[in-house]
Amino acid sequence: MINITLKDGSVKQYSEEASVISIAKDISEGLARNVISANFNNKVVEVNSMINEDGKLEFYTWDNDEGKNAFWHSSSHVMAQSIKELFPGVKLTIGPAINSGFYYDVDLGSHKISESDFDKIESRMLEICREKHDFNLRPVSKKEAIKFYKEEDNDYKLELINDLKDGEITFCDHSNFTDLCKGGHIPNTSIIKAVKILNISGAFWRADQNNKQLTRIYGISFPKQKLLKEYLSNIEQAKLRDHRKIGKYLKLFSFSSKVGLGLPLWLPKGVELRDRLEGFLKKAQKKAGYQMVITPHIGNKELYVTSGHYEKYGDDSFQPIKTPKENEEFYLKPMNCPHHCEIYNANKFSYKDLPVRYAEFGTVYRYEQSGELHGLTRVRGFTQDDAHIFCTEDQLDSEFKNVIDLTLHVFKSLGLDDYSAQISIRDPKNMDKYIGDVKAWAKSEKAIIKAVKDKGLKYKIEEGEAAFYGPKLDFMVKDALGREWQLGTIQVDYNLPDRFNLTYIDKNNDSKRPVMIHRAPFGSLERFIAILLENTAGNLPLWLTPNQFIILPISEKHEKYCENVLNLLENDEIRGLIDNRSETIGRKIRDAELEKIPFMLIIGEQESNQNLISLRSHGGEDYGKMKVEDFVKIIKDKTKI
RNA sequence: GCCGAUGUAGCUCAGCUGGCUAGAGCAGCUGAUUUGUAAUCAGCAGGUCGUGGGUUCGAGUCCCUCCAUCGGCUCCA
Repeated sequence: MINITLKDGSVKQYSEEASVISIAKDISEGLARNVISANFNNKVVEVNSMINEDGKLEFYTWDNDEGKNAFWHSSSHVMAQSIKELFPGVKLTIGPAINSGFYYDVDLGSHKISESDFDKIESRMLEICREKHDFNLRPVSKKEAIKFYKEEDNDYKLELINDLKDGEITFCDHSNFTDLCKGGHIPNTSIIKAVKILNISGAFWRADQNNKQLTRIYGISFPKQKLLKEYLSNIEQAKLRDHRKIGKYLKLFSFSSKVGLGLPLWLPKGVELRDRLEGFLKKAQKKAGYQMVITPHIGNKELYVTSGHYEKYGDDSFQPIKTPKENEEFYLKPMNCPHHCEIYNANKFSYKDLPVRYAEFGTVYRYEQSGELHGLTRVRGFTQDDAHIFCTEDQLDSEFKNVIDLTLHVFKSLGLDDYSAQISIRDPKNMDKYIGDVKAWAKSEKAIIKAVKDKGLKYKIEEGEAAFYGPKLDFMVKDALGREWQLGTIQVDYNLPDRFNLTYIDKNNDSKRPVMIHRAPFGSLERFIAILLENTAGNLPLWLTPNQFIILPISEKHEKYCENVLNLLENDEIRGLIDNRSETIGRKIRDAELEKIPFMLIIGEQESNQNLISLRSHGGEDYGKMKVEDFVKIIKDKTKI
């Protein structure tokens, strides 16, 4: 007798082995139609898999991430098959499902592929799908696997097989196509009803730029044509929220190739926005015991040799600034930490003075590779809301937690709820990428993980994402197209204090090393503003937006009264302007809507006679007539942060 | 830096297979209009068709170079 426990806790009993699909059928026909993959005892199984022991079974449908994963993974097999047919001799490498869709990396050999080939690939894929081929996973011995790919002359697959253990290798067949694959498929190709090849790009074999560059072909597929249409239109919608578009339209910032790539020019409205963000954080930091410092935009080469940045990034930085003095070299400041270390070193500290917290809105310059530049999210000159905390080891935990609180306060105040916490640690296989001793690293990593756990944050750990001097906690937020960007960051560092010979005097009059926390809740103002614009579609929080209201006189007869209203509001430090153009009220409303101004004060005959305003919010909500004071109250109420 | 795509007015775009002085809408300027909840009307101005080269009787259109932008890869102190 086999006992199968379902997700809801109920148990189904079978006297002999049963397939996943037959169990689904026993539950309901609907489920059987929709199930595309399953999980048995924490292992992904397929719909056709046979179950012959007790365990927990969970069904996956299109509505689960796991179901989509199986769907897209299977689709990538189908895409690989059609590419192989259309471009004979291509070598397949890997083809996983991703967040939305899937890709396959192929070595095209002498073939060329471009967007004009997409139609062919899609048509052939759909043909294969309609032919309703089953996906069959089968175990193969390592010897067999190697023989198969030797015949195919595919070194990539051979390399992959080489890393696998004999006995754990499986192939997946469908139609006349076979691929090395660890499983997790849909039952057959026919449930794929819509496919779209999205784009192609170069991708390095095994993500190493010293390796051969392969061609990566991205696609997406759906069980219904309608879902594909929705997906494509969602992407079009998301593109409208691109911060580069919004920033241009709202006149916040621009770029000029004459000034230089990746060097943003901040326009007056953008500066207002930055100032307000800075002011907000300065206030919060003051409360949290930070002191502001200012350091120059350049630093002597020695400074970065000491910090280790020179060795790590020297060649890839903006190249040194020479002086009339021979052998004297300065670098544009690529980070603030070494400067802050030297500020620390300007004093002699007692344990009673710690923690010391130095904050600076420090503009830094990094020579990012041209292909990496991206609007305001990846630039060559940007301003970090940087601070460095120097504390004793005993203070590390509470200081770190305070920084987490500050960062979460910033995110919350700006309405960024959809973030994920990522703990970035060393890559154990690549230890020569990092400076400092192993013990200090272990301590830092432990300190971060403990603080994050104590705080109850949901987190994931990413190996190899640490900075070269220490591990970090990063707060990741998605842009309009779902790409993740690091905003806030908190780092623990035992190394720079060592390199800069930072000390404090402890209780016993001994000289001790402080620990250093690097932190930036925004990350950089540039990137933060970019993500904020994409997340809000340009409708910034009321307290932050350049103009909170606009007064729209119906005719110029009311200009005088409008000015009175404007004065009253300015006295209350509410920001806005009057639209005096000789346009219709409809036009003025439309333009105010497009400029995303939160409130419109419409003033005509009735309002000026009764000493009132008519209030309309962005998006069209009508608040009716009211006194100016009442509007002030509304604004004050809504701008509490 | 690498792979692929794109580049026409401030913005969004049209310009078919190469053929007369390169078009439209919006924005801008000028004038008229003084308006009641998402575009008042008219006129004017605006472009070395990303750059440099080539093919051709003739290039916005075809080819090459470079530059920039977009989507990825790699990188991200």
